[in-house]
Amino acid sequence: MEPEATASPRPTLAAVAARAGVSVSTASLVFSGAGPVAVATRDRVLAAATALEYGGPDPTARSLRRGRSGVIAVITEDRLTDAFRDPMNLAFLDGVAQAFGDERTGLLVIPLAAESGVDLSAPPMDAAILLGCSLDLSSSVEVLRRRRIPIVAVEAEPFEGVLLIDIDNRAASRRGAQYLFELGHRRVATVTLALDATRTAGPLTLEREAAATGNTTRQRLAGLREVYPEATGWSTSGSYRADGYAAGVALLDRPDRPTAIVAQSDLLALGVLRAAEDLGIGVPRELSILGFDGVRLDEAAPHEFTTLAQPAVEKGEAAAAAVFAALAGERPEPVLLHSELRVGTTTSVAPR
Amino acid sequence: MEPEATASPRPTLAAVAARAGVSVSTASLVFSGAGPVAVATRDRVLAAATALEYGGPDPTARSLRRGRSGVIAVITEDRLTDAFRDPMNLAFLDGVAQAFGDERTGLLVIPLAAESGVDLSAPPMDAAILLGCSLDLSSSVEVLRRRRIPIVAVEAEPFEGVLLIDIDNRAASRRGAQYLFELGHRRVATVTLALDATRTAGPLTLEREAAATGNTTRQRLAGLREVYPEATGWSTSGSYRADGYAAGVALLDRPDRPTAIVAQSDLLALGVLRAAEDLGIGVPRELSILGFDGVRLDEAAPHEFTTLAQPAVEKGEAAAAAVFAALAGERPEPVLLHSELRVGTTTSVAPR
DNA sequence: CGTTTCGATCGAATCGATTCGAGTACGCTA
DNA sequence: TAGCGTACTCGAATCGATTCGATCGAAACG
Repeated sequence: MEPEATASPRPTLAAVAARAGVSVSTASLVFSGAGPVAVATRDRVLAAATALEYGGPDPTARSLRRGRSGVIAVITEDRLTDAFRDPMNLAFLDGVAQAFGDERTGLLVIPLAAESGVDLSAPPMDAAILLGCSLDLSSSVEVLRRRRIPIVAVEAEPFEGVLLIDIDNRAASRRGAQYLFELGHRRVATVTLALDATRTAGPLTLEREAAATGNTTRQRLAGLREVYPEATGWSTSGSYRADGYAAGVALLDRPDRPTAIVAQSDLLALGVLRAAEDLGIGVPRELSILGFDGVRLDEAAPHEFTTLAQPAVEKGEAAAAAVFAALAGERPEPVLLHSELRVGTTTSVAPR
Repeated sequence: MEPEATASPRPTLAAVAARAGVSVSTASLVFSGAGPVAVATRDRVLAAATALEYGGPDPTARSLRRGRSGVIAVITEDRLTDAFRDPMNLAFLDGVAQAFGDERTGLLVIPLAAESGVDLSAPPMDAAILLGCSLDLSSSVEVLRRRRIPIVAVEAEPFEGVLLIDIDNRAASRRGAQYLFELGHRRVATVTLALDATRTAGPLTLEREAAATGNTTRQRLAGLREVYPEATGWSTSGSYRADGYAAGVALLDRPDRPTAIVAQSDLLALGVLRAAEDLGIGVPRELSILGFDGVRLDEAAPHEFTTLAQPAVEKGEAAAAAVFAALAGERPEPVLLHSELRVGTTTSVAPR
């Protein structure tokens, strides 16, 4: 049996140091780069490391000593498929990853699906970013807070001890509604994102609206209500084209149909557009559609949605920046980003 | 100044034990659940923990002692936006997450973009899953191997020390091509995924094809070649509708256009379909389109692609199962999953 | 030539838990 | 009453590094 064939447990820094004939502390200096080490010594240590196939200092041990794991958690409320099907969330994540840049930081993705039984006290993390979390902020946050790690929440309700990265959802929604109003629309309906964790689709009632827990959904609804207090609506189970389609049919296939529909996402707007097409309703001549988010959907071609474009990547960068600031011991300020009304081809003056 | 207002560093198990008047080992037993503890003692410890706002044992310290971090890394070659825009990858991830189930395991997502300078030796992980990685397997794998952790690769080339979770890409592709052949098609072109990390789009030449490093791309191409050695083609920069559209135009807008196109993904197929529509080419009467993956794209309606459906979620589950087996000390076997030819409405007999 | 300074190296403490073997007290059986 | 098992608790070693302060020799300075 060859010596190389024996099951080799991970060699330790001590083993490398011994083989190189130096102390553990010196060997450590070679790998961490802190402190002066003679070139000859460094080479000997590295040679020993190569010989032993040493893979570098154990990340866990290093983390313990340094008090940093190099991991930032992104906590979503949905299953990954749902969370990442939304282009906004993906763009956000890329913003985060991009802001990490050279920092040696990993992204721990934790889907906090209801009843999934994940334990936020177990995984290693230096900070947490809550993405699209609404319902049980309190319990999750409590666990994280006890861990004494910085918590950043995106588009969530204000919560003590949680740094907010927010978008002007309400104001943007109002601006969009205002735009429709100025175009002469008086009969307006809305297609909302999920109202709560149950994600029940159906007509919007006062009770359901009042009981809504989804923060983004509520904010956008509130902005609309400032202009159209009486607007009817339909809530969906998620930001998908098919949900938008179903909502569109429900709202449009009736005599007293609205002249404009405010969809809470561009994907929903796309579904509404298709529903209108199938029902033979001309867009934007007979029906104006306002989207949300500012995803560029080439599937909508030849249309381009009038939409409220939000800086999703910046949102991610802001979140990452806040995390780093907090880890550096600073007290970062909450961030409020702004959406922009981008006028496309799906809105026009109201039909008489 | 209130005592609560003082900056409170994370309390340790020792602090809790001291306050409860027990030894550290006993306190540890309370939290880890191993070993018998008197009810009265347990309550005292928990009370002390609550009083100090102790958030449970430090994950890093626990990891060091236990030799497990509870983190599985998923390493992708692209930026996250690109990697997760592919529905197959998302489904895969969900399969992984689902297989984790109750195991207290987190998913560390590492985008290994070229030149991104991520260091695979730094982040904590118990095992690694390589997803859609092709080019520098060797260097990445070397780093991971030195860490003595199990490595699982999905749809990659065989590599020593790497457990393969594979799909019968080549055979499936051949089957699809065979199907087209039986329908009478003789002039066939293909739209491929990215050939290599440069992701250059353009006509498929012998040189480019020979130099291709993308494993999935190559396998699917090879299967096609077994039936249509002379097929022309166009390589894209990624699995997007727009790329498929561009390829479609390039291949179809010419007198000697093919009677069938094999797209290496359903999204590419969708682009080709749109291109055909815009060029006034009837599908499937004048042009048959074969997709790949088996994503159900309702945007294709009223069409449903003839496609090679692959079990993406199962792929994720298989990868997770392999990881757990390896961590349990077993020697898991490589897995080969099978695609299924699903006949839709985009293929028919070749035009005369 | 004595003293200071700096570079290189090392020993030992430390990070915060887990775990094993040992010790104690108590109740039960013979 | 001696012997023994059980239930509970504790001390100490350990996981694999980092880092502070001390040491030592050699070069630089006055």
